[in-house]
Amino acid sequence: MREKKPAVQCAIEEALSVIGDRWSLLIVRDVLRGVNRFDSLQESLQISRNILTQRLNTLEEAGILVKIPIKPGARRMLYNATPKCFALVPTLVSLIDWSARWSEKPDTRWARVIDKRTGEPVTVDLVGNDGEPVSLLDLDLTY
Amino acid sequence: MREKKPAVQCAIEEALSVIGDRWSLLIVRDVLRGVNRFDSLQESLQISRNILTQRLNTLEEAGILVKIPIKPGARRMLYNATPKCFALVPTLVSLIDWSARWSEKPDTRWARVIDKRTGEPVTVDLVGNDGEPVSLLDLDLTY
DNA sequence: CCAATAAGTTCTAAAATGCAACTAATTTGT
DNA sequence: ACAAATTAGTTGCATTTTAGAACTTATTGG
Repeated sequence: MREKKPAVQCAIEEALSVIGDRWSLLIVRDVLRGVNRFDSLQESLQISRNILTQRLNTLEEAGILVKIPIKPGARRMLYNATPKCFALVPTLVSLIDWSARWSEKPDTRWARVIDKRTGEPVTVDLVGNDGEPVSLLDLDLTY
Repeated sequence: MREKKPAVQCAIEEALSVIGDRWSLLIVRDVLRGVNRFDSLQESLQISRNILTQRLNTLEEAGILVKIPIKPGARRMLYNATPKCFALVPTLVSLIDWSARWSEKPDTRWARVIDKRTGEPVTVDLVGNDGEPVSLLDLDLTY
């Protein structure tokens, strides 16, 4: 009997199957900035309550959020970020970079993620496995 | 008369309003790897043709793709990536990183974007304005 | 000049999303 | 302690998006 070879799959599809909808990344953003109650999320995002329920459940099942009672045994809940959630920060920053650079909206200041040590905005860089920056021209996107 | 102060807006929302659906980033991925005809995109993505039409138009209006005839005057079209499209590569790479690190699917090899100079996968790093890596702990996500 | 191809369009059906009102437990204020 | 307000949802229905398949129109290769 032959072992089944692990198929090469698209990690982008995989990611989008979890967070590729209109709300999930915004929920992640809000939870990371400390908006972690059902009602505050609903108000902040202006999302339908039933959809919010769905998305929170999906994100919890995916291990991106954990739901815990405000105090042991209570019914009031907190939605907290897991390490897997924090791991989405580079994605969020890359989107912020992209909008700040390419969006055509005059008279708008885009909110940035800030490096507390310097007070300056953080960005995102492509790097090789030596940690050195890599140019777009050096990429093989064949995929 | 007072000048209207530029409002601080969320760049993540802005980005997601363009590419925050289940298909757009996959279309971007495919175009970047050279899949740039209507039918090949449809076949590659298994997307409904009418939806593909919509998405391609949206992406073109957003300046992410340009549609040009295969030769001058022809009706056969090519969808090509603009610089604004290439600027999404860090986002794609960040999603690939995230899946490769956090997705729980045994026996799958995730396709990576490769650094042609080394043959090794490219990743993405958070960097301060000095170009130095920044830790998640040093970020102000208040936003 | 015929058969195949490419790039859509046009229906209709199904799924996802939005909206408002409702529930049931739990805090809060007095 | 107890009434009023809050919280975290649920439920049912309307609207919007997406999917699927067949159809159209022009091009193109042999």
